Amino acid sequence: MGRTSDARERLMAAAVDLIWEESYGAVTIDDICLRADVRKGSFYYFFESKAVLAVFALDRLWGEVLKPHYQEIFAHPLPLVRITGYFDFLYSKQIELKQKYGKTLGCPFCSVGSEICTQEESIRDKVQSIGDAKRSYFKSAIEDAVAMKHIPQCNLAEKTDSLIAIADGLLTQARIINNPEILLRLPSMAFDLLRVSSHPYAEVLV
Amino acid sequence: MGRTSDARERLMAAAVDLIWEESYGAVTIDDICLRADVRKGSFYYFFESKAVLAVFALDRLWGEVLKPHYQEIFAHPLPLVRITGYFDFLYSKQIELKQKYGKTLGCPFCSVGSEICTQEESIRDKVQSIGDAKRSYFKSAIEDAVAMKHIPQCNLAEKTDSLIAIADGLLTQARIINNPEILLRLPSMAFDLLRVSSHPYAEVLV
DNA sequence: CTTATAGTTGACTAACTAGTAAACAATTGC
DNA sequence: GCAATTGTTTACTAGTTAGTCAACTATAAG
Repeated sequence: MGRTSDARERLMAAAVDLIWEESYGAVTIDDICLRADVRKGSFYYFFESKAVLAVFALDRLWGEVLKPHYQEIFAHPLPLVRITGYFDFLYSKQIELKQKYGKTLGCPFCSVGSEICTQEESIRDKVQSIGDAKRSYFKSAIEDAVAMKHIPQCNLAEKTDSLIAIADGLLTQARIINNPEILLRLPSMAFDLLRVSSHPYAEVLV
Repeated sequence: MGRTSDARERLMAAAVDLIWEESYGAVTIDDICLRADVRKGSFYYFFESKAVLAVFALDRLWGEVLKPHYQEIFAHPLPLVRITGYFDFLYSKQIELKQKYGKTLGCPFCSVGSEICTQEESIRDKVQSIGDAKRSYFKSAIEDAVAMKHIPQCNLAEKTDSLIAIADGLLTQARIINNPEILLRLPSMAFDLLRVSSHPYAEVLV
């Protein structure tokens, strides 16, 4: 009961859009309100600050938008295909973003996380917990790959962090040089790190 | 002739300090002036904007502070020791920063680059050119390692980007989780990527 | 000592930004 | 229809921020 509205969702979507394209610090509450077509009074009706909105918006971006893709990609029976499939997804997503915004935007969690982790603990916590969720997909893929003998025995935690690191590292580079093409190197980098034998697709996959 | 001053240098040092610790967007010109103990009129005597100061400050940080370390580290005759020596340097630098600021600050070029590459072209250009300079050290190390048969033949550009990506990726993660310890994984990640035989130090190094 | 030059200062403006409050409008259950 | 509730709007304040300017000060060369 009471008046209904999707202003809350519009504010979260606008915040993600603007912050991903520019940065957390460059986007003001007025900017977000303008993009969402919501007056500032309504903003403060839903959120007590930009930081609080950002936490909800990042949570929504992960849970509603990105996690479903992860679920699908990491459901593949062949663990190495989960990983290459994820890299394909990253690449095509960045291509799509570049067409839409004219810019390679990289990973919003990395960009925002790196930008404000020393200032807004709540955002840092949210980014870290999303990072942990991502990590678990990789971890079980590597675990399965070892179990199926697609890759040699290894330090699970270390390899998981490595895969996350190359993905985040290349996404950051891609954003800075405004070029998604370097993401195409991810599969061979990952296979080196996992010590996949030279022609994995021919032997193990398909 | 005329009045002398180190206010220009103090402004650049203050800008690097503050922006590295917080972020580009979180730091105002007033903040920088306060830290440098310089009045705003003098700020504008030397720099026409925060973005212009940032370009000079980043250039100074690279040329005066960090490049000399690279020169020394990458002068080692054994190319793989250059790479591990660089990773040692990164780790000890982050430990030092954590002791000084209570925070793992990561790579300033990555953080600032990722934050404002879509907004301030001049800063993006500077960060990219510093990245290119860094890359050249790695490139010749890999080249030499191949020539000396310490590692197998490989795609030079790809491996160079890979090493940069793992370093940047882990530095970003270290900043977000406020923990420099994950940087200790860099050498073994790099050796996987370069396909160094299992006990490189025993065989090739020392 | 003089003077041109290089640098400094503090007070100022205009614009922006976060945040508030009180009146108003829509929706649903009764 | 009429409450009760939920959401919206406008106009407002107070504080911050970038940027300017004219008067002032220190320095070194001649």
